Amino acid sequence: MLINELAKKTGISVHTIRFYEKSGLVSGHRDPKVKSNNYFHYDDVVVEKLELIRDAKSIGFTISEIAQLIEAWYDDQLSLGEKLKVLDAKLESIDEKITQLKAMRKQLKVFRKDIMNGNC
Amino acid sequence: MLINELAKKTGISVHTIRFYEKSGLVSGHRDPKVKSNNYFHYDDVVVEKLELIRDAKSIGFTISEIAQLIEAWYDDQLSLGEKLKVLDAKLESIDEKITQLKAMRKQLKVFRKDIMNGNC
DNA sequence: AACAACATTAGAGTATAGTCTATACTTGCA
DNA sequence: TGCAAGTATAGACTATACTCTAATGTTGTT
Repeated sequence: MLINELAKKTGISVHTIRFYEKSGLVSGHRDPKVKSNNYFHYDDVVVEKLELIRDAKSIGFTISEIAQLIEAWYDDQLSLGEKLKVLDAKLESIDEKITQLKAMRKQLKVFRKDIMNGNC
Repeated sequence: MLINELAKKTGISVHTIRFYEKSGLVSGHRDPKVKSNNYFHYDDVVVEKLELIRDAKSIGFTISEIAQLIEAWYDDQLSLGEKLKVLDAKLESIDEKITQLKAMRKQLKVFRKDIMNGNC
């Protein structure tokens, strides 16, 4: 598929997809049979990657962290050990984030109780 | 205390504290008795606020979200209903983040299993 | 008095992550 | 064939959140 279809399928704008492509997160390929243009084509793996990018971004991962993750996920050059290392680091940082979020939730709930009692 | 002491106490740089002050998150006060300088003084509430800022930032809240939270927390002008509204919105977004993090953790664990089985 | 350390303000610079514009070429449909 | 819609590239612009520099004045210690 071409970039416009990819954008519609993922809900990510053409501009942003190009930005991700320049950042090395995804890549399209040209069709050597076609000589009249130099349009890029994108396959379903790119759709998957863009969905991963969206999910990972929403939980606060940066572009370069996501790049590592995608490398671990899709790069066959990377050894098993290297993949696990990236993966385990990300899992740990996720657990850390969850812990911090739970602490903040607790704090906000205490505060909520306080203002309910103090101001009513 | 003066800004340098505040910075040391919180681990947040003088520059960043000034940035937060310009952004309206914290504020120092001048001593009307002192005429020779215009140094700002900061009390323990500012320390508390800066700690809240650090915690809230680490879980992905933006400066303007944190500003809302601080307003709800410390501004007596705000009605109970308004405070609760801000607070409940933040609690909801925290729960949403936790849900997303858990989903990503699950996905990464599946992937971890896959590469353990597929590549060994 | 000298001088380092600290304070203030204004404004410049940086990093991240887009977002948009301009230019030029290609494709598909009336 | 005309022309709107799509594509590629380069580069400008924006927002957020700092981070640093310069200029200038104040304080505390020797």
